[in-house]
Amino acid sequence: MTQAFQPVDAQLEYIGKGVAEIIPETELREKLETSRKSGKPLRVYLGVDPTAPDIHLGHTVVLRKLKHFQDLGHTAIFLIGDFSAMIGDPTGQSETRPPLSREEVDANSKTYLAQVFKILDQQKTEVRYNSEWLDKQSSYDIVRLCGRYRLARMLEREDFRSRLEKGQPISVHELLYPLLTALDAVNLKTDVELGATEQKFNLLVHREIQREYGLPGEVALTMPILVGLDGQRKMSKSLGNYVGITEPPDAMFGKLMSISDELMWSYYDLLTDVPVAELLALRAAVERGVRHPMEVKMELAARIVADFHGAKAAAQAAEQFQRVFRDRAAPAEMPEIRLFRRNGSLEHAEGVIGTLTPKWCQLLAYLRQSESVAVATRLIEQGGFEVNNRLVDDPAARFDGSAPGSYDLRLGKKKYLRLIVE
RNA sequence: GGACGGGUGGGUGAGCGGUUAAAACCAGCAGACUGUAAAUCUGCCGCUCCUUGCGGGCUACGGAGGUUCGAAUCCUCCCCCGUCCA
Repeated sequence: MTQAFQPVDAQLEYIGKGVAEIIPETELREKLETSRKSGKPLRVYLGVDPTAPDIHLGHTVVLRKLKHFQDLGHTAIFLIGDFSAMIGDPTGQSETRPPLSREEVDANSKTYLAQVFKILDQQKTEVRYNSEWLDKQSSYDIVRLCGRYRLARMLEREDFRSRLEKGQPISVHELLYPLLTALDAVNLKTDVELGATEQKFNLLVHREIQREYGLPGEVALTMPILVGLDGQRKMSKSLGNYVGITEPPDAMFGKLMSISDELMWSYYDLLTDVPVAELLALRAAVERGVRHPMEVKMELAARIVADFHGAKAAAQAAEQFQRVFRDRAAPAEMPEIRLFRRNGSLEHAEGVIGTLTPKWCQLLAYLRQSESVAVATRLIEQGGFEVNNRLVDDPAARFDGSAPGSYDLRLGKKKYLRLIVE
């Protein structure tokens, strides 16, 4: 049953890719050595609060690191902070945020797990919920827990200090967050905990509290924050600079192609398993002009798409991208919308249009292919609208739906669709 | 509880009685250019209707009233947010 672990140096190299900090590094080496000798895998965990219903590539950076440990034969524990999500992690928050309800948390947990297993091997992952033990803590337990940490230490953290200085409120329950989540580490008896760099404070508290409870104290491993598509700020849904992992292959591919050449290296580092040495060689080849940056970026995009949609979908997305953006041709397949003629009017799934010959701008809005008539009019006026490869730039132009037919439409540079009148 | 300051379009934020559908910036969209949905440049950017005209109508500056020929701009009340003092 004991499995053979790779030599420690090899493991460290694999684990070290893309990492921001390992605290303390020597301890990780020792743990790996002990584990290799005894044949006992390390217990490595990642705690995630299910605060939003879906995850994007930014979240996968740490997940991928957890997978690396899993690849090496260690035990990956995916901890869902269903209890702690109801408190709210003060990390990076400039203000107290509203706690989530039990229902929201449960719903989010479900969608999270489905998405997480696109990266982790479900068979080998230990999934836990921190309500398992946190629900059971008595007031007495909590008071004792609080006795093990000092206020001054707590206030050292940047979030709290700056809020305090600016006179912004800090709710007392926020102080409890790192302490309660420390109980996760205590209960799971973990050897390593992963987190983004902004989690460093929490991870260190966990390590200390573990020791207070007579455990060895875990190693904290942090991963850099993934920069968003804009190349400026951290990837986040609210900034709109993200790639969701449930997005369709084409959208994913296109979004990834829009990153700058420079940013692409960081994505290679954090979002793929390409070994460090290979990456350095690739980068050198691009710099010497041996490899074309666009080509290399397309490989990156294909790799990432393949992680979530499979190799075949990735290849198709790449082909589609070439076709539509490089060769400026219509895509091989486009979404179809069917219209039916009835009682001297056109109808479609969304409702009745009212005439057989609507203006294009209105038709597009009615079919919800455009936000509003005004937006569609603008698109047409600006030369972004083609019907069967012919430019239509008269905003008053009408669509003739009086006879059956098929029309290929281009809306701007990204959107294509086929209109079929039956 | 008291004293101030503030709530404007997707965001930040000007305007403080009329040519203000509301500056500027960001985001977004289109076109040009490009190896790319990068960068850059140009234009657009409330909704809607038609006979597409520097056309018509509607909605909009926290909410409700009021003053005025005319209000995002002045007044009253209400709601919300922030700061300071307790």
